[in-house]
Amino acid sequence: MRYSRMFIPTVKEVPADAEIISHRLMIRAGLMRKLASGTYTYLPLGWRSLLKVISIVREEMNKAGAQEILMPAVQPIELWQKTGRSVDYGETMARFTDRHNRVNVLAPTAEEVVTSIAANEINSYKQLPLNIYQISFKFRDEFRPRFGVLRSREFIMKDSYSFHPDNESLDETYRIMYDTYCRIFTRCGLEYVTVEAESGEMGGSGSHQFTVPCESGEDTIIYTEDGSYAANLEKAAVDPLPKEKADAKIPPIQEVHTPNIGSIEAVCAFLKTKPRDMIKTLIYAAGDDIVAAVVRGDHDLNPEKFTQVLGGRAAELADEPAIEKVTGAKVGFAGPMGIADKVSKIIIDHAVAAMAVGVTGANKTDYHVRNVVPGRDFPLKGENIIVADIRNAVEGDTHNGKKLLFRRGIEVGQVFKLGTKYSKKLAAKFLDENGSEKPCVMGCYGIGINRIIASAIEISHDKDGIIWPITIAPFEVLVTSVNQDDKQVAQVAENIYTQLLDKGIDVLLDDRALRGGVKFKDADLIGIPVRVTVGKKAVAEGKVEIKLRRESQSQKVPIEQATSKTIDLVNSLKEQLIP
RNA sequence: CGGGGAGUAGCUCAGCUUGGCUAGAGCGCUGCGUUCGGGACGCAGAGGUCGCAGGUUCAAAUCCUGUCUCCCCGACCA
Repeated sequence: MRYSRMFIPTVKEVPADAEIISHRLMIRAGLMRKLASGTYTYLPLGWRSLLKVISIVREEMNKAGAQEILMPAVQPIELWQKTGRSVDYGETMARFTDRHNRVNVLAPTAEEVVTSIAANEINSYKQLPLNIYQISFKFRDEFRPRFGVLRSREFIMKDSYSFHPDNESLDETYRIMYDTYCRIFTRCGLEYVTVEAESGEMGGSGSHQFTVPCESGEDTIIYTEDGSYAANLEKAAVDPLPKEKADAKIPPIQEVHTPNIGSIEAVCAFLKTKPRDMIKTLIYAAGDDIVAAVVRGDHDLNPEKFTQVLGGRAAELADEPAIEKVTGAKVGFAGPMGIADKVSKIIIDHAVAAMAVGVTGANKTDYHVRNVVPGRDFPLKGENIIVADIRNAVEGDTHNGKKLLFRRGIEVGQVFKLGTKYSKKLAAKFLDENGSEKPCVMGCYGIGINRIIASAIEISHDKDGIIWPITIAPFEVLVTSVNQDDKQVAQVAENIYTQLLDKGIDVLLDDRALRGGVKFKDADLIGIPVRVTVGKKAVAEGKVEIKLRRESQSQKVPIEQATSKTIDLVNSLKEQLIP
């Protein structure tokens, strides 16, 4: 391609609504433009990169024995009602009613459709295992799209689904997919980590997340220094804290008047205490059951862990009337004392059980209680009382005695063992060797294609622009003609360009009649990994310069060797990214 | 959904508090000239229903009401 004819609208000034580096650079380098909140148009450079990622993903998936299909983006809501996810997904799933008054959804993912295909077409164990995937647009009506393409409403996802006769077969494919993902991210030039993850809304029994560590990531990954444990925040299990020793004999509980002071901060300020000495009681509704969660004031409840303890039932914060019914007080004054017979379960976090003494709500409007001793003033044991790990890990926590470290990251992929959640609900069954009917065991595996681009930029850029890994760069080589008005320079650049094209190199020729400085700035901004600079002075000596975007030094080579040297460099850059 | 901020030229923004001449700057764009290896300079130009709808007023970018959109923090969420 010739730069002079190519649509690459670079901009000097940073767009006002772009906050993180990848978003800024994607706008500035002319990769994309925003249409509305969370939706972007990919321009030629951005689309080229996406296509390169897609072709790597496709190659590796096919190599792993998966088969590509394409499912509809518009799906009938009935399918989603069968699995219950029309409710679970909630507002995040975009819906519309068509002219026949049918309700449709814009696919946020495709378990339902793929499982219904399996239900219709798979009858025998002889057809299993089967691993199918698609690369297509997904829609999620996010509460708050942000960070450019990292959380957008519309994005490209590679989603695959595998069907198995039993868990052993699932485990095998799961491992193959895991390895395949490693190969894909390595080939894309990403430095990533894998962590244990919670399967969340997807259901199922096991999951790993592939995360690219970087500051602007939305996810938190937690690991031990020796690498023996790594998980995301939703999953990371923490050791119970050692039981605190009381300094002296603790006096009996004391009620204090705290008028209109309900929040943790307000109570702390009023009673001159710290959140870590508070006991927070949250009233949740799990279906018709009301359950209480008790965590330390400075801790956050982890909904995933909480759900696990509840046996997989999703719980939501109870509404005000329900809370008032349990506590007999206005919202803000709940405490763990004397509510055991008013809720179906009380789940107490380990850290609360380890407290020597604390402050908590009195279950009486405008009152709190001090000198509350867990075990003395409210029970830690009982038929409906469970002490468990239900909070988010924080700095200082350990896992198996080892200190936990925290890091932000971008989730670029996740693999799940789904089990039979979907196959049972959608009747995806087969006959085994003995002629008995069984539900397929399923796995599913997702990659956020756009996030690969964004995270590559997040971890590889400098003050001047993007530094692409060669495998996903929009072009492999940029030939810059510094003096396009000089016939000889233009001709040398043109020759190198055509020779590289003939050798199958993805090359862009900057043949614009602009000053050198402008061209160099654009070159750095769009970040093509190899640059061949053709300028008047060097050409007079029979030479051109070759420079890697990621290095500051260039080398001069004789014009006749330019093409072969460039190809060598391209090949060596590519070799560095072979898994 | 709660809190905060912003909508004025293609982009980044000033002007608004205290209403008043033809609504400004830089960048970008067009033409001419000089320049030409790290976002050049000069001259000349094009480009705006000041987000939208009402209202107040002799007069509204500016004040009032409503509304839409966008961004940030939080809650929530692969």
